[in-house]
Amino acid sequence: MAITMKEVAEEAGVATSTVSRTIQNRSSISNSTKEKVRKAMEKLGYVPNFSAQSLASRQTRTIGVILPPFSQPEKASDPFFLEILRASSKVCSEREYTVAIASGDTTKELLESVRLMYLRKRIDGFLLLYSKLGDPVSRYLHDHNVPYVLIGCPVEFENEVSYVDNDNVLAGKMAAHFLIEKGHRKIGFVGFDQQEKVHQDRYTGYQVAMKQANLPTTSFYILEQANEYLQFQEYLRTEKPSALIAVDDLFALRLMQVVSVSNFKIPEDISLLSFNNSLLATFAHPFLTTIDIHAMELGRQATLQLLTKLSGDQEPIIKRTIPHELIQRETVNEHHQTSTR
Amino acid sequence: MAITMKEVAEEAGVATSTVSRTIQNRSSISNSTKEKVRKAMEKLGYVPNFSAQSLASRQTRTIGVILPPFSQPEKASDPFFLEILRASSKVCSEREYTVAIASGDTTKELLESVRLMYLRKRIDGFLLLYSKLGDPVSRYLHDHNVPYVLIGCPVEFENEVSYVDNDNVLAGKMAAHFLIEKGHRKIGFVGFDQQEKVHQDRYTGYQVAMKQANLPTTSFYILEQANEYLQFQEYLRTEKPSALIAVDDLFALRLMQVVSVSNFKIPEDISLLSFNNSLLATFAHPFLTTIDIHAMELGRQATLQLLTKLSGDQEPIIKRTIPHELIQRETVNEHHQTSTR
DNA sequence: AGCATAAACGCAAGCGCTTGCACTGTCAAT
DNA sequence: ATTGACAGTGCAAGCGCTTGCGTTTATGCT
Repeated sequence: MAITMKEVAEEAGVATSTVSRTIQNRSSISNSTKEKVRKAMEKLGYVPNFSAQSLASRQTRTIGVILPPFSQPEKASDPFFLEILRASSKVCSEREYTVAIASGDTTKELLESVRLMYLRKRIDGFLLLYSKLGDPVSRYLHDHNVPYVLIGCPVEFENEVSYVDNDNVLAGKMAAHFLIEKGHRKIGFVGFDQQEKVHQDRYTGYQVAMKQANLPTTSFYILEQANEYLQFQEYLRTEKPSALIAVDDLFALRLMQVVSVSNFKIPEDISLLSFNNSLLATFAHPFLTTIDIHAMELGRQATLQLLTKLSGDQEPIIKRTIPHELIQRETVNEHHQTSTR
Repeated sequence: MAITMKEVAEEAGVATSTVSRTIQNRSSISNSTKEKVRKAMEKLGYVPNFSAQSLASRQTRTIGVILPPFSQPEKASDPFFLEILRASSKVCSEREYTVAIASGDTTKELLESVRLMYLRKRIDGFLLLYSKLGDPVSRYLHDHNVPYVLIGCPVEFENEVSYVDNDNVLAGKMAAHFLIEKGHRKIGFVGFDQQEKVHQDRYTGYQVAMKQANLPTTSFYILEQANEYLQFQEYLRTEKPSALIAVDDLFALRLMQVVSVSNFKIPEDISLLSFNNSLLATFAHPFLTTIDIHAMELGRQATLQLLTKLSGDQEPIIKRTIPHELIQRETVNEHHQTSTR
């Protein structure tokens, strides 16, 4: 069997309580004793037993990361989630925490899984990676006062949730601004899900910027089915936008293909700007110019926030905004006006 | 405080041991008593405390999923991992297990994280999602007899590891076969990492099939840097292959773009076949014809295998092969020969 | 020298569950 | 009726750690 605290205590000639307090580095143990105990631990190769610790201390040092229900598979393919997961996991292991994952095919399954994890005391708190109106999971967390922080923008209980997010409106604005500065006038915004807050926000920002620049055409397209593709191609042909803003990188990849098929070249004919700077951005050809939302940082901050929340000493609600940053690569060109102005 | 077993026992008028055995559904408890106990649990809303269970039973009912170290970021963007994670998580929650994630930026960090999880008895066993020659993590697992199963093809301790994988050689063969049947003669294979076992295997299969069909040109290209792109475009122009096999979907997306830029149309000029059928496949335009490797099933089977291994009663080593399946979508056309035959 | 005070540590009672073993009652076989 | 065999429960000793409180020893003050 593995080494226990008792054996360490004997080896060091102290009581188990002293060993325990040494591990927790309490000030009530003198440095000399701590040293003695640490030597003994070292010598015996002692590693504290996690279950025993949680049982006695009533905390699990484990957080649950809640992935969006699989019913929206497009989301599931987004590298975004893995990045968050990794960032969170990193912060956790630095602080001797563990991350467990909560996922489910349906909202119902997910809720059940979250509920059980919490009730069985497997988990101290959650990181919620999505936010949807009327979502029973966030409702549960909220109603039962489960500690959690949201990554993304809350659509319910806005004033009672801790969250970290980007300023997507600002990002959308920045995107449009950038293209306008580059000389573009006909700029289209392309997304695929009007329900999504992120899409809405980025679109709003885009609108604002266009309006400020007093730019005539504002366009908004959604692609999902075949006929929407055709409409979009039609738009490309008739309106001849010189630049496109795609709502995220993954979607931009698709868009690039559609544009190519319509015999336009990126960036020569059409510039393309997207969001996220996911790992896919340099996987595209040409490389995507994109607005980095610092997913890692989102994950990091959210996790930190959750951990301090769990440690007790903290103000109830914190809202944090992670800055974004434009990464210039290959898909945006200067546009030299022909007709306008 | 939460309800404990003791209270349930009182409510049901039995001893706590009886409650415990009821939960475990042991045959030594009569059905009538079980019923009584279950009613009491129901009434009080009892949920067993996980830490206490693990402490007493010496098992955590938690498995760790080991993600590849982040030093290979291309891998990290592959939706493959999330799919596995979800599949595993699903199996786990059905069996009241939990999945924790182990990841790290470097191999060293990863190893440390895995080691601690195991030593602190936070975890019963692992699912390893990558396999690399000389990898210290798999060496650790192996040397310390940690229960684990690998998803993918082992490159070390081949005969001492349980794993589940596809038959990638066969899949490669199938890919080539399919294209040959469709009338293609000039078929190129395109991958991006010769070190990867998966790439090698699929390539081998492709070679075999081509050789069998007595087909002249066998081509193999790698793209990573700009000049390799150019070489590839050169290849397209001079050799004019009628079909391409891409080593996976993500890579196929990139390829599609390169092909478009070279003014070839998919599938009219060049057919494209890839592997994985990841969620990206229908995110491409046109939709990818691809060989489904049933990632979910890989995750499922691997997890099941791990769980039975953990439950004790089982033969030491199991190797399982998950079948693949060709999914026809839009990127492969019939090829009508012009010169040959 | 005498006493309050604080610093450093040990005692022991849990935390909520599992499980080997002992115990009771029932019933068929002798 | 006596015994043996079992099915069905309860007892109580842990599992390995934390922590409130009590005890000891060193320190400061008058």
